Amino acid sequence: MSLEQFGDRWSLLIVRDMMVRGYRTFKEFQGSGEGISSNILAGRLKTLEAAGILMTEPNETDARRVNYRLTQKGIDLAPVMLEMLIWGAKYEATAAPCGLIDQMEKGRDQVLAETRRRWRERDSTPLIPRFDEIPQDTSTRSNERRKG
Amino acid sequence: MSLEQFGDRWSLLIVRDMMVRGYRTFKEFQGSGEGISSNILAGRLKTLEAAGILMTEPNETDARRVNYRLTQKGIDLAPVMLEMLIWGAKYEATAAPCGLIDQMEKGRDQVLAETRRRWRERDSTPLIPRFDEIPQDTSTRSNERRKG
DNA sequence: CAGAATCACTTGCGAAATACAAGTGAATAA
DNA sequence: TTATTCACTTGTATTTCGCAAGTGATTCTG
Repeated sequence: MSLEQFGDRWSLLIVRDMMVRGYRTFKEFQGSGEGISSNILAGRLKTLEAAGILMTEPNETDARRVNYRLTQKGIDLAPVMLEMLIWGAKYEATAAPCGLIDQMEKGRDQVLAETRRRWRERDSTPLIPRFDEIPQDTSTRSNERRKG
Repeated sequence: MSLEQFGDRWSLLIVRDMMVRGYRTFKEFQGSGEGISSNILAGRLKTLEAAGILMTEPNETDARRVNYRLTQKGIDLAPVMLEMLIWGAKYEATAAPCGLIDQMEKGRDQVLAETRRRWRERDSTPLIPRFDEIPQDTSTRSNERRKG
């Protein structure tokens, strides 16, 4: 069943990075900071492709590159990811920036619509730039609570 | 971050079984049909407890038994689980029974409220009895679609 | 009350998955 | 034309996993 699909350390992370950070190439995943080794990454990308969650397409301007892209099945994981990000922001120390998480909880459907729009239009500007602590507009942050 | 917490084959499954199938004891997890070995199960339960997602309490009537119970942090994973079940029902062959999934998509908040109510009141009657195909009221089933 | 069964684990060990380092071949940049 | 980039492979050591069996405490059975 669906949970078994993601029963490894990297698959969910890859999907998340594609969805909210706009990653498309092998190299971007590698440099993602979480430190996945290249052989494992290659394997996971293959598995996820076989599962119909992502697909590859050649890069038009550079023949060395391969562009990875979520399928419909893949982008349909957006609600799952969103809820995970919200949960993570509530309970884990270094999660996504606070302002955006607040926005997610309030305007769930709107954030989802925006995520889907980006996917449709191949807009790969990240929804969330980084997941570590980010200095931003401090007036709107409300993430100092821990353990709900 | 939060995704790393669930970067293994069993943790999410354990949380799901506690949440929607009402499992509480070691033995129930073992007999769950998915076939987790007892040493791995013991390890995962310990890890999840250390992460504050579940807790143990002694069984009042039988001193051999230990009751596992989700914490607030654990039950807050309900929205994630719900979205996963919905996604799984849409794309995977043998997911939860169809009628309930339909209900989930339509009455998301209501299903969540019921899940939380059960947790609060220690009502461990399963929300979803089994995850394999279940013969039920065929007039309401709408799960013949695949790939959205 | 003695022996069998149940429960929640633990231990040992072979098999599989994983991480790390290095390398490969094609394409592009300098 | 040489160096570099990119998307991977290939080896190998380490870690994790799965299976079978065992342990100690508790409870059921005759």
